[in-house]
Amino acid sequence: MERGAIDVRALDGPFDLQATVESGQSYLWNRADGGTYETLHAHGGDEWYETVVDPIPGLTTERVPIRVRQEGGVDDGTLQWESSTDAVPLLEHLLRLDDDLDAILDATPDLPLLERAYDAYEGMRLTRDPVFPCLISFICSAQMRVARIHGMQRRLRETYGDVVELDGAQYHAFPTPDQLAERTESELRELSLGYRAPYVQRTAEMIASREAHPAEAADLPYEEARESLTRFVGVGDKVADCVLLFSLGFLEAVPLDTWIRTTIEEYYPDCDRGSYAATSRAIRDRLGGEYAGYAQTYVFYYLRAGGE
DNA sequence: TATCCAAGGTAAGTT
DNA sequence: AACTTACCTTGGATA
Repeated sequence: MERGAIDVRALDGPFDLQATVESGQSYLWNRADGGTYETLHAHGGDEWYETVVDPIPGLTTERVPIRVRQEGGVDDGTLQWESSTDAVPLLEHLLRLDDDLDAILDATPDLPLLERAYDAYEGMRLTRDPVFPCLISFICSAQMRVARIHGMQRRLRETYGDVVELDGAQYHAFPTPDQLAERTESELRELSLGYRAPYVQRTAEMIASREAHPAEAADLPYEEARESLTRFVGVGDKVADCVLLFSLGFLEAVPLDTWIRTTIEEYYPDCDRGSYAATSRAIRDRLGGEYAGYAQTYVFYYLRAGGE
C-alpha cells in the first residue's frame, strides 16, 4: 500500500473534502463509518472516504482503491490518502483539485444568494466522476432522496461489483456495463431501484453492446451533448445535465431539479421561460455562464441544508 | 397503527 | 411541441 498527503495550501483556492463528496453531486464516495449523508455536515469533518476507480486513460491502467480524509482547515489542512498506487493525480482528477477556485469565484456574478452559499461551504469543489457510474447513479436519482440514492449505489456495488483489496480490507468496485447488462429487471428491482430498474438495465445494455457510450458526449458543444445523452433510457434533460456537469466537465451546465426550480421561482422568476432549454439558458446566464454549474451546486447544497 | 405524501424525473400517450 | 399521467419505494408527517 502507498500513502501520502496533499497540502491544501498548494492548491489554487481552498478545499473542503466533506462538502465536495457529501453535497449530493457524487454518489461514488463512501464514508468509512457507513454514514448515509442523512445529516448534512453533522460529523467532525475528518472522516475517511473510500472509492474504487476503474482505469482512467492517461492516469491508470488498473482498477484502484483509494481512501482519503482531510485534516485541518479548508485553507491550510492536508488531504491524507491511502491507495494501491500514487493517488495524487487521481485525486486531482476526481476532486477537481486542478480547478482555480478563487478565479472561479471571481468570475461569479455578485448575487446575494450565491454569496451566502459560497460563504457557507467555502472550499467545496465539483467532482469529476467516472462517467458510467455517474450516469447510472443519476438515472437512479429520479424522484428519490439523496440518502436513498446512496443506498441504491451501495447495493449495486456490493451485489454486482468486483471485490478489490487494500491493506487487507475489501472494497467493491462499481459494476461494469457488462455486469449490469446481464442482470434482469426483477433482479435490479430487488435492490429497491423501483421503476428505475429497467432504465438501468437497458442503458447498461446499450453501452455493453457498443451501441453508444456516454463519454462520446464530451466532444460535442454543450447543448448537443445534453441532447446526445438523452438517448440513454431513463435519461432526460436533467439527468443529462448532471452527467455533463459532474463527470464530463461542462461547468456551464445547470441541472434544473426541483431545488433549482424553486430557487428560480423565488429569486429569479424572470428566468422561467417555460421549456427546459430556454429556462436553462436564462438561469445559466444569470449565474455567470461559464461556471454556472459551480454556482448551481453551491446553491443546491446550501438550500438543501436549510439555508435561505 | 393506518394512511398519506413527497422525494435531484422520465417515458409514453394525448391534444 | 406542449400537456397529462403512471411509475417503485420508503421514511416521516399526519390523523
